[in-house]
Amino acid sequence: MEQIADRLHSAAIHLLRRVRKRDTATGEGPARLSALSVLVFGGQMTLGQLAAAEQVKPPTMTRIVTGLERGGLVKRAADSEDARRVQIRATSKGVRLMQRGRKARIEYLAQHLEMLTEDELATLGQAVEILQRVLQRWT
Amino acid sequence: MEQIADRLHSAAIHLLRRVRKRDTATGEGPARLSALSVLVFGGQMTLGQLAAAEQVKPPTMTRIVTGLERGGLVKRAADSEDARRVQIRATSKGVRLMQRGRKARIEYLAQHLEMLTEDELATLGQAVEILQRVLQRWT
DNA sequence: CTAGTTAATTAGCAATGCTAACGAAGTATA
DNA sequence: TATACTTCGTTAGCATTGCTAATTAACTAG
Repeated sequence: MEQIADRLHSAAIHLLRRVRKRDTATGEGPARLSALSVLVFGGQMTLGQLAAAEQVKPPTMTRIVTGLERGGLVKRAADSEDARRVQIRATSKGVRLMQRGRKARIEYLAQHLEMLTEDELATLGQAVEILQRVLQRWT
Repeated sequence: MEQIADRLHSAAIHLLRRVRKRDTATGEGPARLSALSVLVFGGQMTLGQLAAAEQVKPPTMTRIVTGLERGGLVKRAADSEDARRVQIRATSKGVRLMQRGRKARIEYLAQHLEMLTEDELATLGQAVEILQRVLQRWT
């Protein structure tokens, strides 16, 4: 169990380090791409909600959103019910960039999974589903 | 294949985000802990080798090593064969901190893997090994 | 109406990634 | 041997991304 936990951690670190390089080809950093992804799939939300979804503090999200807005990828809009809140939504340009980046990332990853046999790929697929369940229940 | 790649990426991101908080309890950042881990398990090596192992450019590794050295966790030493090289090795303090942090992280992770059945855990273990092979051959 | 709470921002620190430019050391070649 | 090239690590300087503390604006309770 401990060995699996340790290796899992190490593998996750190194996998992401490699993928990150492909991601930066979009011209945006990982935090911005991840936040943008949440907005595209989750729809419009307040800055605070976005910060919570990304497990990040509000000041950090303020800066991420500012960067995305400067690139024309998201828009800030006033909340009609509570003037303290700021609604954030992805622009169509943001949606397009996100989908493009996602496609490139997936292709890159998939390309390196091609060395695997059918059985190995199936095992990996099952493991990912198991992991998703673990993460879902994780507080 | 693409779906597995996509989910694998997402799972890796969310797994690390959760573990990161436990890790920072050691007082060192993730890049330093990861480099230290390589040194503890791989033994003494040059700065360039360490940078390559961590998939990072030499200037970045210079700064990581400087930070670790300031904390007394690693030592720089001259290379007897090539004076351009700098050998880096973990100090006993570094080894201790790394093992302590590792223990905490693994326990934290393992605690969340306890919800799995024996079969699921075995699948996860196989998948991690498969992933390690993929990463090893990844250019 | 005043006091407290909440949402977002600003300011400022630290860690991590990069490229460009440099010096020191090793290697190869005329 | 002397000159030119290459390699290794560092320095300098930039951008991103995490944090806490303090501020401003707006809402809420008493």
